[in-house]
Amino acid sequence: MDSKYTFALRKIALLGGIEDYVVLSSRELGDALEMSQQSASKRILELLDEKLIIRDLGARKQRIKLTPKGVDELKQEYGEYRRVFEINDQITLHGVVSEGMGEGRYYVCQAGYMTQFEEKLGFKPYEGTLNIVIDREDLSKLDIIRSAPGESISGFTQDGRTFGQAIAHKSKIKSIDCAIVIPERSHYENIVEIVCQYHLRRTLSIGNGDRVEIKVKI
Amino acid sequence: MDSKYTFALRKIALLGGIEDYVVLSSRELGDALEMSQQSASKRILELLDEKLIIRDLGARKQRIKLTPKGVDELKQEYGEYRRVFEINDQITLHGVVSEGMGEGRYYVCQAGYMTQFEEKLGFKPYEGTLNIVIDREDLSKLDIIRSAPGESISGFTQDGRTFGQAIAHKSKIKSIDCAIVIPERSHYENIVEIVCQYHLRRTLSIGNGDRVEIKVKI
DNA sequence: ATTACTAGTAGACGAGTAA
DNA sequence: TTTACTCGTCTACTAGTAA
Repeated sequence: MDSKYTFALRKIALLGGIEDYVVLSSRELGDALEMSQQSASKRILELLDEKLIIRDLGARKQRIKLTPKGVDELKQEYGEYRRVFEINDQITLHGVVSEGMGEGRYYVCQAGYMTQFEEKLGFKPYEGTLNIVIDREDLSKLDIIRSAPGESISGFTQDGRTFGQAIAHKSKIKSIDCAIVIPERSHYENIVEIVCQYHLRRTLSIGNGDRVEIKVKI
Repeated sequence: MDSKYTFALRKIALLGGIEDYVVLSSRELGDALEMSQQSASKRILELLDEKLIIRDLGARKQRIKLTPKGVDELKQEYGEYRRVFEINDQITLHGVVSEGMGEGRYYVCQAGYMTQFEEKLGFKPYEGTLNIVIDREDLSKLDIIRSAPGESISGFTQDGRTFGQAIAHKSKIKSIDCAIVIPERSHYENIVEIVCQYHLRRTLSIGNGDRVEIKVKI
């Protein structure tokens, strides 16, 4: 993403363009970005072209609002800043153990994923996942984790079915090595799936509704 | 500040360039910024020219570190992101009342400041300030406040002495309207000066060592 | 007032290359 | 290998101006 795009997006966001449309003429944007009205107008057209903003072009003044894609772009940059200024290389997530729907188990058990987990995480996962519903106030931490590199797990196709790319982040739960797995294209899921060498419910004697703490390495 | 500079600065910061020198060739930076080695080399020279980074140019590989000015630049951007994603238009500072050194009183009492306070804050300040030592864990909130616009108080010269520019941020302390005043060029001061219509020590019955909470409007 | 086109120009970029 | 110069190209900008 070009830095000049995010620079303009940020100015629009500061004026409230995330929540709702903001009245913003090309001259005003030009002043904020220290460029001419003409260039600001062009920049707006580019942002529209990239689908980072949407516009309501009235007769007198245009109103601009960020698209979800535009907000995501800024969130990613925000995550980078948080990693620069806040992170001590570990983020602690809090949540509650929940019943999985068997989906996690199905995915993790695919040989195409298993071999990659073993190679990149250093352990062979137990054939199943632990589902944690992350506390509301820790959801923004997920954004930071998402913006961290982690261990990339490639997607593949098997029996005509596509298994998408995912990122595994090495973690610890009560001192036990594990990893949280986040599908590449997931959007604002408040559940994380944990893979671990052991059967965590048995090993830690935890069950649905129990509170747990996951320390994620950044 | 040009967005292309901060973009490069952020990449260097992510590699650890705030804490210490990082080994970073122009080719590596070019890859990170999606530009050629030549352009990245030029960008580094520009950053040096702007005194945003310093460099240790060894025979084999250069080592780069952000200057305090470079770090400030990023902090300001970080503050903008926090304002976009975190702020509900009020920041609460916690701290302890401390004995001022009479400086605050001297400054505030200058007619050049007084008239501006009255005009921009909507009250005529009591002739003195309340000094609060801000808690360690709230210092990063000061950075956000510094990055907020606030009410600009112009500097002036009187009797051959220069009184610098400052920013006043409207606040409340125990429901009483007041403002914190931050000198424009102050650097990481953990003390804020509060101006108020009333004598706060008397009105609130507070004295040195008492804990207080200041709600700063953003 | 607006937005945004065209045209001319300054500056950013990468290829080639020296040290 | 490095860094960073010169130089040609092309993009990105602003001024002028139309709608």
